[in-house]
Amino acid sequence: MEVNCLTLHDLINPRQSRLDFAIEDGENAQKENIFVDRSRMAPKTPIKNEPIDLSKQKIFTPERNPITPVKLVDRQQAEPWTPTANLKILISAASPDIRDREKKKGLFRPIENKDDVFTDSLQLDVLGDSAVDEFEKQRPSRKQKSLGLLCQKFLARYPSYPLSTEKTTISLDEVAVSLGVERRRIYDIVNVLESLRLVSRVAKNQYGWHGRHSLPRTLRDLQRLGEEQKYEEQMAHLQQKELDLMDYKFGEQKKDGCPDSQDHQLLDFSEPDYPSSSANSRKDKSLRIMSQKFVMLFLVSKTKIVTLDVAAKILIEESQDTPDHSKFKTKVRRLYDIANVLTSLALIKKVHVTEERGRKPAFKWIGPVDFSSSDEELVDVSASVLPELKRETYGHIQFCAKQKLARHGSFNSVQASEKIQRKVNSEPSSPYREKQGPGGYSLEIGSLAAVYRQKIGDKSQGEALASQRVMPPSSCLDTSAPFPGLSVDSAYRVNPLGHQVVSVAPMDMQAFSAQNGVSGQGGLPLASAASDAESLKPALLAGQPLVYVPSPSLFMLCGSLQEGPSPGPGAERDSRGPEVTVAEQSTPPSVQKRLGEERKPQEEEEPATKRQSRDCEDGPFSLVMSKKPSDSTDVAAPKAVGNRGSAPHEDIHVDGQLPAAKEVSGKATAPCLISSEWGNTSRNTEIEKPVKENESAKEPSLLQYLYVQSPAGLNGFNVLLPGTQTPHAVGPPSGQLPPLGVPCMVLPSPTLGPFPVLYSPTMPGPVSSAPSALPSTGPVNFGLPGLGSTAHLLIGPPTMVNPKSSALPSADPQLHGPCSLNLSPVMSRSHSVIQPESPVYGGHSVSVVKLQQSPVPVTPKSTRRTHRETFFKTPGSLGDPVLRRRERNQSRNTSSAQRRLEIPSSGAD
DNA sequence: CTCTCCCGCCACCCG
DNA sequence: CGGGTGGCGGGAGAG
Repeated sequence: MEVNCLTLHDLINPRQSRLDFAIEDGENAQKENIFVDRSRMAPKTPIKNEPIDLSKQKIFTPERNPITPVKLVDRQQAEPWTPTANLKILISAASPDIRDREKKKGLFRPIENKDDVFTDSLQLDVLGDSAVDEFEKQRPSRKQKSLGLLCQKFLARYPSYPLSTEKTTISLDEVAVSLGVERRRIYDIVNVLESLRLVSRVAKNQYGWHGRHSLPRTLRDLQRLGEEQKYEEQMAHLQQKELDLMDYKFGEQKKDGCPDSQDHQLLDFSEPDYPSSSANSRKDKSLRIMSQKFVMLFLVSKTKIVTLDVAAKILIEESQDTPDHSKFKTKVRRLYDIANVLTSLALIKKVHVTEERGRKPAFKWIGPVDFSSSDEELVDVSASVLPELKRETYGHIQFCAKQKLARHGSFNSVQASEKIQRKVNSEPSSPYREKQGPGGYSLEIGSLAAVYRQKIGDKSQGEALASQRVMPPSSCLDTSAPFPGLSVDSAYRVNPLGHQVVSVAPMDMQAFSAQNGVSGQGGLPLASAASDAESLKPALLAGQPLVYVPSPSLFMLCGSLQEGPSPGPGAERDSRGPEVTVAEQSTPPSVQKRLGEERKPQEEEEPATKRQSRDCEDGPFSLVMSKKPSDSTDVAAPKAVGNRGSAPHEDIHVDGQLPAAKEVSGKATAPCLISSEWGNTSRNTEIEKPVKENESAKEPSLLQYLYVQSPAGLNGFNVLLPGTQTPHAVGPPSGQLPPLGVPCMVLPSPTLGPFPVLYSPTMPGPVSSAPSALPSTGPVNFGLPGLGSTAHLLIGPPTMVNPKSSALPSADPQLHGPCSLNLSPVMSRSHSVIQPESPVYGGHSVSVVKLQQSPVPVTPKSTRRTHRETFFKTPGSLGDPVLRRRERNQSRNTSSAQRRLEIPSSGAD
């Protein structure tokens, strides 16, 4: 039957040779999630291109019809409109608001997009083939169906930090339906989440959502296990071997300590709340185990970069499988699956390590590194911690301040933002995933724990903040001084939003400027445009570089930055650059050496200073934070900082220092952070342009957010800084954003994970005005209290993608709109703002926001989970895929349509 | 070509 | 036995 159907389809739609039920496919829905514009997105549905599973098609039930509509276009007869379709239409009609938003924002709304798309598709159908064709053109790519995207959608449904009181139960069937995917895919996601204890199985088909509260603890545990297993050593060995030999030899590598059986070592997934079904039944959950092991590798890695081949080899060894190539391939596939989920969680980002053999796919840990504080929730920013931060290698800034930010950043928001950006960035064609250059993550600046800022030349602030200052590259400081005023604590944990601003010593600033200039920018004016007046202002002060210590989310950003350094000068940075950096970090000594060699030439060319900046990836700053993720105890102690675990992912720049990095085998590594591309060229022109383009209108004073775009070369790292608290600013997607031209650097500390630094070298004049107000005294909170105060950083896709700047620019524009939207309102709390996609975020952000302002920690509540869910559930998505098995069960899902209706309301608000 | 990784067959396992 | 799980790897999209 199916076959026949296919045939028919094909006939009907030549282009879709495969069948397109795609529309129906949940996957499409995923695609939808992607930022692609609706217009673009629309295609998804109809187009479908993918081979859809016949099975799915079979499955089609009325519920899925949503999809059908698309087909309708093609071959309506095949699937008559279903009530669902009609419903969708009605809904859409009913909720113009939503549409508008979407249109405006476009970006948000993953699932909804589907609907929209769907609707559109329907309309299109009506319209005619031409429309369809367009869709096809736009049709979502495979990437849109990616597990990572799906995972984001999944995560969007639940609050990152649910209230303890709230228990969220996840119905796999329901989720599968709502996300429009087969349940099998949900298993993949859930298994990974379970490995991190974000969820636990409650019963058949039922999982309990725990959120990220315990993530720090889990990570800490994993880190400990990893250490026990001596993964670090194993990795080092493997890396070297690889260098030597391509093929894998397993066996030898294992080291002493690590016996293969790591399975045992794995954490227990079960959770208190939900009695886990104890799942360990079966095979074990290899995916779960693999996931934990994979995470362990990052946690024990100094560089925080793990290449897939190394990870696969280690896993194979442990499993004692015969190291055949097929095994290896399979492991790698699984690792990708895991990596996609982890990426969605903002724990890792993709990077490439350049080795002799060539580039190797790898992932860099961008999640929290410091688990010293054992638990999740509280973030303690003890002053003591701060000292830890140290600069390392190249001159990078040292952070004196440290805090344990929360390990919990507002990931959701991050995720959401990521989605958004992706959407924005991603064009149908462009890969939105991590790879995509343009795509980026958006982070909430709010998460930043502290901001350091300094005016160039102006010491006053520096003095004030003396304790906390950023050191110039060469110098290292340890500031033990806690942020003045900062009481991060619990609030942070809950919401990373609380930001503190620290002024940077003038000297430092100068250094920066120098660097920047050196870096190639020709000199960036370091001025940062920030609106001082507002909470944010501080950060934005013009002329002052700002350093933020962000929360985990920031980390993510940072990570991304690192990754994708854009070419300084031009947009183009060769791909190599970034890679190199990574390589340095991650790669074994030998490799690093090579890298170093490679760079040498560059170095020669560039002045030392320049180099540094470059090294940093062009980032004006490089931060070095060393932190070790050692045991909790260690954590407490500030000192150890740099050593152990911390690896400067960003070492990249450091040419000379690379050697240190080598240490891979050894524990100590010199971490360097690099900023990415921003540094040089990017900053001005590139970055600004995009912004300007979109938001030429930006109002300096008014600007609430500083929007920094990554240079073309970058992966599209964009930073939004909320200059002002005004919520509205956030809200308006497009124009409002005051994407200042201000370039912001976000520096994550590899080791510290928690302390990414955000730096904005220069600010546009206008912008600056507003911001100026920062109280020099101390840390300032960026975020506004509830609103959009939170700044968002948009980071390009994790992967390095591109050298080509071109993409970025284009992306930017889109981003702006969406970003703005997402940023403020969504995140903040204003739920209303949030779109379907954002809903989740909204929840988080909300909490976060609160935190910022009020000392009281805000708990992220899932204020709206329910709603969210509804949001996400799109009827359309339902359709497809799922079904097979589920058909039976699934009747429940149908309700989604109604839910959708709700969505608008919520969103609208 | 390589890198990704979607997709879904089909084996486990549990009730 | 049926159904939930999820290992596994073919094969194709993307670069």
